[in-house]
Amino acid sequence: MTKADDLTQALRDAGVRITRQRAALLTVIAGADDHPDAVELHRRASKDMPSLSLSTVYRTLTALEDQGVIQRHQFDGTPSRFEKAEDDHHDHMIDVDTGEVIEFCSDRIEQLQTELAAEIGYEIVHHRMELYVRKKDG
Amino acid sequence: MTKADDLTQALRDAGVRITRQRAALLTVIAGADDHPDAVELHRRASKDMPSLSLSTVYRTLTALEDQGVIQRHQFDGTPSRFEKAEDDHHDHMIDVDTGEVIEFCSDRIEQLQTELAAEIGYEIVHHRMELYVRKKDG
DNA sequence: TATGCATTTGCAACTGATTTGCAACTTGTC
DNA sequence: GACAAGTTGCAAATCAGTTGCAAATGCATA
Repeated sequence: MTKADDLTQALRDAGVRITRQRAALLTVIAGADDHPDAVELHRRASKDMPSLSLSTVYRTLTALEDQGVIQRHQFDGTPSRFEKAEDDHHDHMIDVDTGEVIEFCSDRIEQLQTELAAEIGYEIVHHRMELYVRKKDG
Repeated sequence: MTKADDLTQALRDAGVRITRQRAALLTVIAGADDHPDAVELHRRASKDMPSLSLSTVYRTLTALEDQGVIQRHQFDGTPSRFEKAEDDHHDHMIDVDTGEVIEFCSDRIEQLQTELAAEIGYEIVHHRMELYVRKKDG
């Protein structure tokens, strides 16, 4: 029983039917190591499923996000981009010149965030930290 | 010579004409201590300038943002919201229950961010940190 | 393996936020 | 005050994403 099978079963248990279009999307997302948007995912999945419609992609992405299987990121003024939800949390740097996305994580920052919120009586539901960066020198 | 006059002159010097509609918007933005969106700004400014069109509001907001006079924030899945660019940088907590926006700042976090970027050869152009929070207890 | 029905799909039309083309109108300058 | 260039209002377009609906399909059950 593969990891993909586990995931499929988990989704089924959650009442999500595994249709051919969803399976195709899951495969594409599992195989992506970048942060594609809905149109790009549609383009990639269409190779296996030419009849796949963009609205199904949007609906599926929302469903998978609701299930916690993928994460949605809304970077500055661009369409939402997606990645599979890994067990490890991380934030993003976006190279403003190339659009490249670099993942990073800082426990120290997370801790400070939690403290700052706690000081004024709040707890963090989720957060978002994006560093828009540029290569030094050249 | 008031602060508003200074600003007006600075904009004129930058080649931005101060039209009645822009002056009206500047007044509204200067007087706002919340984070209104374009439609709300239009609503407020319309009281002084009933003929003001929403497209002019959008165009003006973009121009003012380009001049660094205001800042645009794109919180999760809601229309862009604006505030005057103060000299002090700050980030935002968004109460997920009420939509209320709380400003905060942490020099320690900023420093860590800069270090993290520097470690991999980048410098930060700008950043964005949003904590989506909920009041503790009740 | 066949059956039933709730779920999901594709399509096309719609939405909400924002942008744009264009002719008419201002602004700041001379 | 006149003129060129920048701005406006309007309506139409765009862009990302959503939705209504009839037809198709997954999957629990027989």
